[in-house]
Amino acid sequence: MTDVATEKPRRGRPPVSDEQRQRQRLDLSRHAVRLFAEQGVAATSGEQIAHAAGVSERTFWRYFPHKESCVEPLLTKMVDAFCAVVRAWPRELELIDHLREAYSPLLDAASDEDIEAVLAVVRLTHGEQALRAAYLMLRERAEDALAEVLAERAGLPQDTIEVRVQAAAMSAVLKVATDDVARAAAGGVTRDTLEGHREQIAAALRGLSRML
Amino acid sequence: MTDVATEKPRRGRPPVSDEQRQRQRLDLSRHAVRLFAEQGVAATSGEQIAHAAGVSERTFWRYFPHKESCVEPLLTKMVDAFCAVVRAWPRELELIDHLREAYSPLLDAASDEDIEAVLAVVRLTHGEQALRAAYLMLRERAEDALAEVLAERAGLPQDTIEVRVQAAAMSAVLKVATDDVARAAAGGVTRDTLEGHREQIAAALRGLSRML
DNA sequence: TCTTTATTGGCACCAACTGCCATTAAGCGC
DNA sequence: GCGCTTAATGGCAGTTGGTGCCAATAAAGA
Repeated sequence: MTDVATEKPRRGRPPVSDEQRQRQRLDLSRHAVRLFAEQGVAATSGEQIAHAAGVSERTFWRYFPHKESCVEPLLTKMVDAFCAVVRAWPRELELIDHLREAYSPLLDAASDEDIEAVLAVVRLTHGEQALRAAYLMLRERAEDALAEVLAERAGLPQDTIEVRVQAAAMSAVLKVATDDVARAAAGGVTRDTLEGHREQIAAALRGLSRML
Repeated sequence: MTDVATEKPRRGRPPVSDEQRQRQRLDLSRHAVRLFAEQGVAATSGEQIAHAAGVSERTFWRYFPHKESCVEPLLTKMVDAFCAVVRAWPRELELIDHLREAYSPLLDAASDEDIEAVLAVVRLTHGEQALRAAYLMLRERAEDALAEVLAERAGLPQDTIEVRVQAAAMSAVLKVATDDVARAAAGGVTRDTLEGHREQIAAALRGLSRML
C-alpha cells in the first residue's frame, strides 16, 4: 500500500496544479509590491492587496501567512536563478569565469518587467524593516541550496562547518552585490546595470579572498 | 541656541536614565525568553510576559515594538561582545590569534546565567521563524559595526564593496559558528563548549580562506 | 506645599489572521 | 445533458498583536 506513486482512483474535482498555484501567488505578489512601493507596507492592508488582485481577503490569507511574505515569490525568482547558475558550475572552472558565461543568457531569459520588480523589492527592503526580515529569511533558505551544491563539489557532507561557512560567505557576497546593483538601478534598469552586477560579484569575490 | 550641550534649566521629573531603561528591557527579555522556551512564541502573549515581569501590558508594548523583539536585548549582549573583541583587534595580529587572546577573559566576565540564556535564544531561533527573523535583523545591524572596524583597519571608506563583503563574510562565519556551539551546548554549558566556540570560528575562517 | 514634566496603566479601537460553514467550480461516469 | 464527489472560494465571527488617548501617579525643584 501507499507506494511512492500511491494509487490514484481520483474522483471529484482535482486539486489545482502546483504551477497554477505559484502563478496565483506571483500575481498577488506583484500587486502587493506595487502597493507597498506606492504607500508603504504599514499603510497597505491585506484586504487592499486581495481586491487589487481580484480575490477575496479570505483567500488572500490562504496564499500568504503574513503580509510581508508577499515579496517572497518575486524574490524567490531571483534567488532560484542564482542557485541554478551555481548548480551548473562545472568543476574545472573558476566561479568568476562561470558567472561570466552563464549570467547573460539568464538575464535575457527573464522579462524586463520582472527584473525591474525584483530590484524594486530589494530597494524596498531598505527602510521597510518587515520586508527586510522576510528577505533575510529567504536568503537563509537559499543558503541551504547553495550548501548542497558546494558540498557535492567538495565531496563533503552538507553539514560540515567548512561547507556551511563557504555557503554563508558566498550568500553574503551575493547579498552585498545585489543590494548594490538594486541601488544603482534606482532610476531605470539598463543592460549595463545588470552586466555590472556580474562584475560587482566578481569584485566582491576578489575582496573576499584578499581578506584571508 | 541649541548648542551641543544645550542649556538645561530642568524642571519636573527627569527622564529615566538610558542604562535604567536597558536594564528594564533586559529584565523583560529574560522573562520573555523563558516563556518562549517553555510554551513557544505563539502561545505566549504580551500580557503574560508583562505580568511575569510585573508591569502592565501597556508599558510592555512601550518597551518592545513586537513580541519577537524581546530577544533583542539578550542577543545584543552577545553581538556587542564580539564587536568589542573585533574593535580591539591590533593591526599586527592575525585575527585567529587575537581571538585566542581576547576571548577567554570575555567569557569570564559574563555571568554563566546570561551565557546560557543567550545560547538558549539562539537555539530557539531554529524552529521559531519569528525569532529567526529578529535574529537575522540584529546580525545585519552588527554587520555594520563590523564594517566600521574593518574599514578603519584597511584605511578605506566604510561603504566600499570590499569592506562590506569582508564584514558580511565575517558575520556569516560568526553566525555559523554560533549556531553550532548553541546546538552543542543544548544540554548544559561547559567551559569546553565555549572554548570550542573559539576553535569553531578559527576552523571556519580556515575553511573560508580555502574557498578563494 | 505647589508646579512641572515623565512614566505608567486602563480602555477603546484597528488591523492582521484563523476557524467554520455554506457556496461554487471542476472533474468523472453515465 | 445530470448527478456524484472533492477542491477551492467567500463571508462572517472571533481572537490577538499592537496603538492612541487620557487620567493617575511619581519624581524632581521652587
